[in-house]
Amino acid sequence: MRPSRHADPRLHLLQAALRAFARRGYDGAGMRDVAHEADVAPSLLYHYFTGKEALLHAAFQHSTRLVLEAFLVASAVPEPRARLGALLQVSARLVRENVDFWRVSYGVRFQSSVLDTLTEGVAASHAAWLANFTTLFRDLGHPEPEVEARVLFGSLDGCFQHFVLDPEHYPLDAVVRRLTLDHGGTLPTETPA
Amino acid sequence: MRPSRHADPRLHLLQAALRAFARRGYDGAGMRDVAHEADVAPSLLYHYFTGKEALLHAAFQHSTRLVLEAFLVASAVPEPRARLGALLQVSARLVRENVDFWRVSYGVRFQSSVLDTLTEGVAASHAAWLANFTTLFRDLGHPEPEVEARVLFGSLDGCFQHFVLDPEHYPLDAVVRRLTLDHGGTLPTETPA
Amino acid sequence: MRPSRHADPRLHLLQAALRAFARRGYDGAGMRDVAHEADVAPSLLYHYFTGKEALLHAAFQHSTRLVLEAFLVASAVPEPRARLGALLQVSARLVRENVDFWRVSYGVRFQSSVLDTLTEGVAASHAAWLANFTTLFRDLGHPEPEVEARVLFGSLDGCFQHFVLDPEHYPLDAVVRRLTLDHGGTLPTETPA
Amino acid sequence: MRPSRHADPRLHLLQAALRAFARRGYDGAGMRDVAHEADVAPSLLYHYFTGKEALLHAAFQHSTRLVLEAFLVASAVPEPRARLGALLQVSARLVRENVDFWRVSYGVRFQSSVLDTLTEGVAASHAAWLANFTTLFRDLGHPEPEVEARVLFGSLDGCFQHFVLDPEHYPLDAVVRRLTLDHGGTLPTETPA
DNA sequence: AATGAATGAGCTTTCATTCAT
DNA sequence: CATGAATGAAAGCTCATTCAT
Repeated sequence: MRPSRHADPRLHLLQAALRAFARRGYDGAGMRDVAHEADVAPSLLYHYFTGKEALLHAAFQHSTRLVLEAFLVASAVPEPRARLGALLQVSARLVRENVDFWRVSYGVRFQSSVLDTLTEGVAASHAAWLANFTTLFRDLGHPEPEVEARVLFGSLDGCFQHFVLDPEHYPLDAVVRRLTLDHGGTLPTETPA
Repeated sequence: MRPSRHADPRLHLLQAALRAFARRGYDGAGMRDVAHEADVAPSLLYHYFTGKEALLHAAFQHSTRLVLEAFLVASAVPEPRARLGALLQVSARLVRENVDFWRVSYGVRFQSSVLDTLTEGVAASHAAWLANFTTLFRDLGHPEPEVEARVLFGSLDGCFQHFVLDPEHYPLDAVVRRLTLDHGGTLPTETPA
Repeated sequence: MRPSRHADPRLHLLQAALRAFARRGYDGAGMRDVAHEADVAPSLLYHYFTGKEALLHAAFQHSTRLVLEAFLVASAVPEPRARLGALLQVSARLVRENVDFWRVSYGVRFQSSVLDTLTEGVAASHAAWLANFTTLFRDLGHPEPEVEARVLFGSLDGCFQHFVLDPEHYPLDAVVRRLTLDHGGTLPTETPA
Repeated sequence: MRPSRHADPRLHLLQAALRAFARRGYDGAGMRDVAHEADVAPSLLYHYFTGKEALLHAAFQHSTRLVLEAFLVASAVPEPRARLGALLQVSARLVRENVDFWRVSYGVRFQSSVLDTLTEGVAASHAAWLANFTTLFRDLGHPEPEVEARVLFGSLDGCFQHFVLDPEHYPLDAVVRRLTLDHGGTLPTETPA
């Protein structure tokens, strides 16, 4: 009746790693912390992952996939104004549901030691956002679609970061609503439960 | 004619520390890196600072003072729309002139190990920005001055961060101009050289 | 057939620590010396002990227990003169069998940096000796039992110290015999093998 | 009117060193501590002494000379029983008046790192004591003069050490009186002021 | 006589990692 | 699958010491 301690041990470790990295930063958290967070011995981590960096990569890959999938849906909305609203709403949900991942993500941005290996993915993601928004603003007939895209991307990033720093008190919904309207989007109608 | 190796050794070390921390992150950069950056022996750092954390603190304090002084001027502009424009313009200049400090600042946000000791200053600074903007938007008769303040603060923070990540290519001026106008500010007239 | 390098690794390290501290003093001996003495890597010490001071504590605790147990037997002798003889004989045996511990103990007495944390145990031990002897001399009807106790305690301590400084040549048995008789004790009969 | 900070700067430093070494042990006290105790900059110490070890040597030499001079007087008493009394009385006075020196002396005994260079002096001193006492007990017709000498020397050393560990409370006079009588000496008559 | 700047060697300790079991 | 024993490298830091002034 106790075939193993966890249904999916690998996933369990990934989540623990995300929590540990979120709490103390990637450099600041040690394998010990991760192991402790997962309630296993440090050496077990090496059974599932090549090393610390591999752990980070795996955690990123896992979370990134979740994020991208959710985005594809929102990106598919045909009408530009509604699409903008949908994108922002989905983003907010993702951040709220993956605070740890977002924290790690933001923290790792400024540690080039590790970023080098992640650069591709992150840069690609950034570029995708920008391209997405640029297209959108061009569709809306905006005079400077690229600048506007940069502004919106930066704004989102900044506000999400502030949210992630204090999820309890930050008025994320109000802020996202405002951003949506400011940039010409339409608010998605409430999905009645 | 060479009374000491550097005119102000303490300042020299502080700047080196800022560079090193900016490049590899606070946790990622070792005292050795800092010392190497300053071209001195690591032990000399302990002649001027109690330890690594004290070094960070001192660097922060030094840079923070520079920043605050510059802000006081911009905050003094009486007319709200012009004040907003001035604040954003000054911010942009400060970021551009202190990229290292900003990088460290952003990187350290997510390393609670160290942030604990810095929290006071950072939190106070955040609060000051928010209060500043809130007042401003209230003066402008904005319906939700607090939300708008959060949005502007987040937007600035995010865009500055993007700039700091790639100072060579980021269109900082255009973005700041857009943000200024979007939030009801007026662009400061060019100071002719 | 070699389940681990040592049967009881912790004990092995404790003994090595005692040897190293005995040879160069607590401050003088580095963790490196201890590790070298135990023929392990320095980092292994931290697997078993929190740090250098904890190592000293553990070694003390281990040896102290051995000593106290042996004393309880001798203290139980009912007749005072025989008890005195037994106590001194046992003490001598303990010193001879734990020269390292005694050396460390004597050396550490004058390093208040470390003594602070050891004070309780040492002070208690001193007090116990004194109380023990005082009672004994009172039983023997000595006019100044407390002074006599101090004298005997000091004498023992001093002679043991001289022995420990040169175990090869010091006539410990003769000295202890003399001390026993001088203070009114009776020599224990030789235990025939 | 202020030709120099201290009448004899060298002596001032020696005393400071003795205090520092007495407080934290030779290994435990750093040149910084010594300098701080003397209220000078560490580098000044090197103006008067070659290094740390030289400082210890000089301090020892200085104190040793004081001690030896005092002993010569007591050793000159012709009658053996009175000589014993005089020696013990003088010893007690010396210990009381040079607690710091004695503490350092006792502490250094178990730090062979430094003892090597001091060995000669200390060993010679030990031998002198022993020879002194042996002669004395032979003069008194003692059956085992060498053992008795060892006992007395050890007793003195131990009791002095206990005194030095707690000068405030230790009944040094009573103990020395007892030791004098126990070993067949006569108490010196009080020197009326 | 006296100091502060500066250093190299070494200290205690932590970390990521390996391996036998 | 899971662990504890064990390690080499490097971290932050201290120390005795030198030197120009």
